[in-house]
Amino acid sequence: MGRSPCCEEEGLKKGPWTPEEDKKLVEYIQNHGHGSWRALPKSAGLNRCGKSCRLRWTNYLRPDIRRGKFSDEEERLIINLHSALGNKWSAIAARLPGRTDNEIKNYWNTHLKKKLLHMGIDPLTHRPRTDLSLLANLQGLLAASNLGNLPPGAWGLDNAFRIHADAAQAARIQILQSLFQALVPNNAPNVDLVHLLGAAMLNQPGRAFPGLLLGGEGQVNSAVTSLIAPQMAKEIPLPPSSSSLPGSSSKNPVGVENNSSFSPSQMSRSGNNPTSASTPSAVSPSPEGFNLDHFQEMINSHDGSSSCTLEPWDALADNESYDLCWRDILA
DNA sequence: AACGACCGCAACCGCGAATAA
DNA sequence: ATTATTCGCGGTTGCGGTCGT
Repeated sequence: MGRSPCCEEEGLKKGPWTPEEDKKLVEYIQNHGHGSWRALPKSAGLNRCGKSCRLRWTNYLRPDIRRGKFSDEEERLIINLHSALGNKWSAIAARLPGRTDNEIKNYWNTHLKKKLLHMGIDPLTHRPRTDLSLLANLQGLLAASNLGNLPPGAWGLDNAFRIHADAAQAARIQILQSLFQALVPNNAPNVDLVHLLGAAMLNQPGRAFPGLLLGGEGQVNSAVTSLIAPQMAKEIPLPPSSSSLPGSSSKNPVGVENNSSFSPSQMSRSGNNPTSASTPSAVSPSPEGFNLDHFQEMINSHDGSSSCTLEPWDALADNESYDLCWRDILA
């Protein structure tokens, strides 16, 4: 289709706007409205193309534009909207009064993208980064988590990012879960390895957590999260126990009951599907916690032939109830 | 103080969609 | 139905400011 002629072809001015030009444009639009952008420059006495005028007005001169630093709430909203809409900047801007798509786009590219990357989240997909370097760090992550010695300030994030940091933790759990699922032959569709892993590591009963969607109930065993993010668990008041939350008991995944535990030694691939560990009471607690060597062994022995079944990450990344639930917790 | 690297932001470019003729 | 025109969006660029050496 036809394209508007390039400003250069018509010898029109390009580049930064002067205060005089701004004044002309503002006065004209205040008096006449913008009407046809193409016709505007001539009527307003501007040696610019209509496109340039429109951009200047919508991104800078419009009276309802809100300038200044993005608030935590705005950041949180942008991240959530981006996870749902992708790079639909105009659609995102429509949900942030006074902010322009250009401003949001710039802010995303210069700030938010980097922050998410730093937290191990792929800003494109809002899923955990699964590149080799991240996986290579898993052992270190787990070791640090077991000792509760995450680097100082690692959790000193503002609330908006804390929510996503929680998601990042959940993401790491998801990686673990995926790895285990990949390692287990004849993978049963509803095996909840997160719960098993959590029980194994903490010997802690399953507890509701607004994060990973398990069994369609939006529940996750926070024991895992508590372990992987001990600092976070200390800082944030615990949600109600799973038994008090709807759907938590009847839908509790296989192998996890109150006071249950699951020894890492059971997590081998020698035909030992964790589903079969349905009598956890018979298993003695694992005082030494999660066995890193064993876990490493399992990763090393994975030949890549089996497939992973991922929990619905999208639902987590842009899940309103997840967000609201955390807002309640943080309030 | 000088220089280069990096960062943030405003503005531009090119494309597709919407609308008008 | 087709073609021309305009608009709006998303990606990219380039410039000025800041920071580090």
